Amino acid sequence: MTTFYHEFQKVLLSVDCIIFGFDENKLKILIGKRQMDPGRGEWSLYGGFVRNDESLDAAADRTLYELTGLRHVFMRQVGAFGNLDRDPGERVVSVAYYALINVRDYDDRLREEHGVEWVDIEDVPELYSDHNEMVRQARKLMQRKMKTEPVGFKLLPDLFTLTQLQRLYETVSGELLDKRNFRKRVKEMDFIEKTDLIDKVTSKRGAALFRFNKKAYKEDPNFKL
Amino acid sequence: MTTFYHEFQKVLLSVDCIIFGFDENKLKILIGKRQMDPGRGEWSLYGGFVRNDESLDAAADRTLYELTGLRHVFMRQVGAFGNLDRDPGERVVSVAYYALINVRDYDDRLREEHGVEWVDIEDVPELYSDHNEMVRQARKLMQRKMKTEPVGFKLLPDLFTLTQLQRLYETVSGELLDKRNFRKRVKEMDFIEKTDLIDKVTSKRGAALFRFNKKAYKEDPNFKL
DNA sequence: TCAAAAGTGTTAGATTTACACCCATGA
DNA sequence: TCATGGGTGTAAATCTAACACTTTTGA
Repeated sequence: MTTFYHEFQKVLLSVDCIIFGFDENKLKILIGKRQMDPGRGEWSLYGGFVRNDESLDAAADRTLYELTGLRHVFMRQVGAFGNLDRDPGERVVSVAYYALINVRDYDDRLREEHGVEWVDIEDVPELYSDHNEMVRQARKLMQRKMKTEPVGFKLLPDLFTLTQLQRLYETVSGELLDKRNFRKRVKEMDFIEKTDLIDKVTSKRGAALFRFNKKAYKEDPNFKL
Repeated sequence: MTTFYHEFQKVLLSVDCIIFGFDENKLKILIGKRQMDPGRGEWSLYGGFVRNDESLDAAADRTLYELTGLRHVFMRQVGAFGNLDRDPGERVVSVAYYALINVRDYDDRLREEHGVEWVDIEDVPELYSDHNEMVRQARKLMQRKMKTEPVGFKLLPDLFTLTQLQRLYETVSGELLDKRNFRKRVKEMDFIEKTDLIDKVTSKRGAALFRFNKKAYKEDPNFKL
């Protein structure tokens, strides 16, 4: 292969994943103690280096798969982080991605094997390098995305109650929502379908279970929550 | 310096700039014919390689400075572009940045020396590699930013008329605005100050010139257009 | 029987949109 | 004198936000 840019310097490229989950009415992310130098033992996002035979998106997918065993997960790029001093080892530029998963899809045994934990986004400790900044930006992007596109369902089981959905939106946006107004808006979105199944776990009376109909959404994408 | 990550592959990193200007009621960007192989002669964004002694942001600033001689320009990262086939030469990952400048600040002679031209965003030709996609994303981010933060002024002279401002917002958003409603909203933003200067160039009657007061904005940042 | 969550409509207030005419001036 | 762009207020319509009680059932 011809080399065109031989006079220019190359850098190490990594990806770091901000993996969001929703559990116990809390928005959480996965972090673990760093298992390599430099920074061994510090809290950190899960990441990996980009190979020369994969795109950035593919590197992010692979990294997430290594950690969770999950494929076809909703992921979006947060951005590239390239301050000179960001890695105490040598220069590494990192591209952050956020992912939305249903915590139930991530096997707890596998999680423990990788030494990562779900921590409340409100209680994230000081992280390695610039990872706190990555989390901040990821959270902001994710908040904005959730307002305008129906991606919140990726954080919930396939079947969910309206109260679960409301709690999710309240937690992510950080403000309490009016139950009646919330349900009114849900009712206007035909792609949030009521099933005839009843959830009897979280309430005595039982609550109707709903599901997100992706196909119906594509036909009439008028999301607003 | 200790090398920690010796076993991992490095990649070439570049930055590409989407430089927006507003002139003749058109939103424009700077593009030029590529002057190096591969892709010599194709229309392209202006870019450069990231050095090992500068951050990504610094590389973007430097690249913009090389082209325009301007410093302290409003720039924001668009994102990292890392498809395997994006550069026909060898693998290059590029981080795109968009910038907002006042076209009058860019000396036309200097512009010609660099062989770049202002082209209407609506008439951008096919560009080298994935540059059209970068432009698309940059435009979207810039549109969103302009709705919620007072960055549009960076595309205008220090003194501007309300009609100029309205045309700018119409062009960027792609929809016509009602003159009275527009002015009503401007009036509510105290940081858009009326001066006692009159522009007699664009109208016979003369139009009041306004300026953006950054300090006043910081004290009461209630921007909405 | 009572605690706990599910479910359901209406109204006031705020925001947004639509709309038309007179003014000043240079050509 | 007339063509051009500058400048101004009101009212209808839409959207948003506030609000309280009844139902079901497991413990």
